[in-house]
Amino acid sequence: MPADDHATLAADTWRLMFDLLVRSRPERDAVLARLGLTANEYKALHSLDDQDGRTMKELAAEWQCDASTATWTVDRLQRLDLAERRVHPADRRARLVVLTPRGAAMRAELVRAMYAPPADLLRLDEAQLRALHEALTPLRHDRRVDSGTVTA
Amino acid sequence: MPADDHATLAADTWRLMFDLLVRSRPERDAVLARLGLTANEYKALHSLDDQDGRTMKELAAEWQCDASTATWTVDRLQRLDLAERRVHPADRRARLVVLTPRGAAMRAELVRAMYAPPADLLRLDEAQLRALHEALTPLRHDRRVDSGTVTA
DNA sequence: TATTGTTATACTCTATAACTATA
DNA sequence: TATAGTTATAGAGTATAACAATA
Repeated sequence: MPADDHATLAADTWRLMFDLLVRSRPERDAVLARLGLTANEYKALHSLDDQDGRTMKELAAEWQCDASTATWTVDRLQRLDLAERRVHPADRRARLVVLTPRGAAMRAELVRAMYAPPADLLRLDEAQLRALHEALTPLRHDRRVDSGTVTA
Repeated sequence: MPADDHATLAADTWRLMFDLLVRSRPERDAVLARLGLTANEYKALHSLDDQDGRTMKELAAEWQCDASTATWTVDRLQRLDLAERRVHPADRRARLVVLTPRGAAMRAELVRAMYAPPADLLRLDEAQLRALHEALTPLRHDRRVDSGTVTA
């Protein structure tokens, strides 16, 4: 295939990656359906932990939603017994939202399943996979640019 | 980095691709914001053309929504002067939804911009890009598996 | 009678504004 | 007075069910 200049080559390269992602989306949708969660509940669980907790203000910023929407979302997680509110030890106005044991287990399973490689990728043989892994390495990004965004 | 077996290597490879996609999502969000469209309007425009048109039934199936929701969506595209309904020549119950000239132009610009390679990818040099392109080639998929899904 | 599409209606998710309780 | 969070309320987007037109 002719891909003469840098821009054209980048466009076709991206198209291959993007198509794989789009094609594999039904696999991720199936994970959410199996666990009975919405994409937003996934995003919400993703930014919680069972240790320190996050304030409502932090969560609203991370989810890029209004404070009242964060209240609504946490209410729902709480009703599902996935998260709970605790009083902030240093500021009695604030809340610390933490995962329940059930929420922590759900989050672990979600992250595992949502990050699972799609069927198309698993079909590559060892050599193909190694070549791809190596070619992708320059794109590795250690720092978390926007931890709130967990969907594509 | 140790990536000993096939599954681990696939997992890390996928993580690199997926992270790039997640990281570049703000670029796609910015395209929609600039054009004043929602993600759903993008999806809707994506499955239309200015030639043959699609029936409401086909659109509801492709968008995986209720028929009444498809009605609502097409109403909005119509109010935005992006699409219009025509009577189906062979079945007077049915409608054919086609893009207006404005809609066709908008769709072309949208697809161009939404498929544009992200900044991180463009930063690769010629050799890196060629290696990545080659490594992705086994994943090329010509047929459209699920034309309704256009987001990752 | 069956099918295509719309309308009436309700439910979910989102935001804005007013409010409560702390700081 | 300012800030963290909730509540009251309204709008956007979704679905279900009843309906109209046509096959």
